[in-house]
Amino acid sequence: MGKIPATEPYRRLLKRGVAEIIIEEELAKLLESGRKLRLKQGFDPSCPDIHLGHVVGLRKLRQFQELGHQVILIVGDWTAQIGDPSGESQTRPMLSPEEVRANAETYMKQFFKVVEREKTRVVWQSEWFGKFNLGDVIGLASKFTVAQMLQRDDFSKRYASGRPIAITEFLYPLLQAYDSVEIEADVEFGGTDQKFNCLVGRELQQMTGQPPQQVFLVPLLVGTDGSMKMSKSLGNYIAIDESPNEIYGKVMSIPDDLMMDYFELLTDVSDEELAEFRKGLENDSVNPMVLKKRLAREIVEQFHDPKAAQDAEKHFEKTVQKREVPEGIREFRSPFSSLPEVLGSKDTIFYPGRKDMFLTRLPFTRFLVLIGVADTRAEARRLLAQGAVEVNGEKVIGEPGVWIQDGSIIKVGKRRFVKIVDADKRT
RNA sequence: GGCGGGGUGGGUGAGUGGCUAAAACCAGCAGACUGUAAAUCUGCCGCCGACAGGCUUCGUUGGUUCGAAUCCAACCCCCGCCA
Repeated sequence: MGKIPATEPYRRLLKRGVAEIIIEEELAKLLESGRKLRLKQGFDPSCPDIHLGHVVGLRKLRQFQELGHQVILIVGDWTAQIGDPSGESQTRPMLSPEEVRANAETYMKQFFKVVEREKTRVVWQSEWFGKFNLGDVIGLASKFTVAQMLQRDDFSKRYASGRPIAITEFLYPLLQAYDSVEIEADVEFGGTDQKFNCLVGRELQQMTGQPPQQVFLVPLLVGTDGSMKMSKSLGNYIAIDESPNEIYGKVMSIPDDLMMDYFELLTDVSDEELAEFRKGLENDSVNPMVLKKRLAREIVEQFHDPKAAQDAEKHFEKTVQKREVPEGIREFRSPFSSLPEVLGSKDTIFYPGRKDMFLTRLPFTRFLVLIGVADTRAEARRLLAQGAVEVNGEKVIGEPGVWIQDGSIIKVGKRRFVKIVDADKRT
């Protein structure tokens, strides 16, 4: 690996989609030194799903790898037990070793969709913390003061407003910092909310005579709601192991304002092109939807493939834009002969002379619940009242019900479809 | 150990005896519109019931009352402050 000139890949690496680098000049020097750098990335095995918010940082790791550097992925099987102090969330229950192992595997499967496996070493915290005894813990804790801990924004705010801070939460940054010492990290990656923890790593490394790691912070991605950071607990996330249709659809549902951020942080679309996009949006010469579709395709491609992206787009156009019945909809399969029993015999009437066609009267709401399109009858009633239910393209207003036959398609709202199949007929 | 604050519908959070199935906001769902599942507007948003209406809910359990999320008692849980 040779010198890295101050040219395109280098500029891109350090400028695009970066929130802060501590200390940028030193990182630049490290890159120029030609040494293979050890890139630290931690992962909390209590929550194995990777979403686009994580991907922002993982893409950076990938870019470093492409320049020849090595990623060291730390499975945080000890810190996981403390719980993430940045959230208000309750302390998590301890996971069994099997659960941790399973989560780690799930995580890595997703992780290596973005990061190169061959240039990654996976290590477990328990490799070193497993040998820790109380003395070691006290020794580690004694290196820092409460005042230092309170520098952390999250801690100081909580302290000031009288909200609780668990002592173990102070341990979290310390353990994370020790990880850096243990693996002799050159660069630690994280979102901006990781700044404090990463800085503690620098301090601890210096105390132990190591050169302090550089800290590479990426912006927090705003979630699909358009206001909060993307996170699983807020439910505004797009996970990378979701289906192409889901990813595509969710991307299309982000507010327009978010589009350019996503382009910048999650795709390789060139800066020049992005500039054009911005201009087009500003003077209204381009339809935002066209750009958003491009974005959705770019993102789906990364986790699936170009074909899947195209299919997802077609699916979107068909179901959302043209409001047609999509392919491969869910089926509700049941022998029609058993329906009177389930729905009430008085109100289930078969068409004269036919066994595969019936009319449901009053219990149509019950029918909607039965086929899984509503959770309760009250909800079904509401949907009906709001004109959200169609059978074979005809709106159902309520009573007196509609004829349903083998193959009928029930549509609820814009995107819930169920095909009714008579199991008596198709054996 | 002492003092104080608090536990309300998916979330935040009002509500201190009837007008409260319970404000408001968020999320969610639906409709309209559209350039998309964006934005905006409108409606819905405990359960059962065709309707009328009924039932269950405000940490738990008892009690006071014609009537309680609201008052009393005990208990459980959470938090802060002072020791």
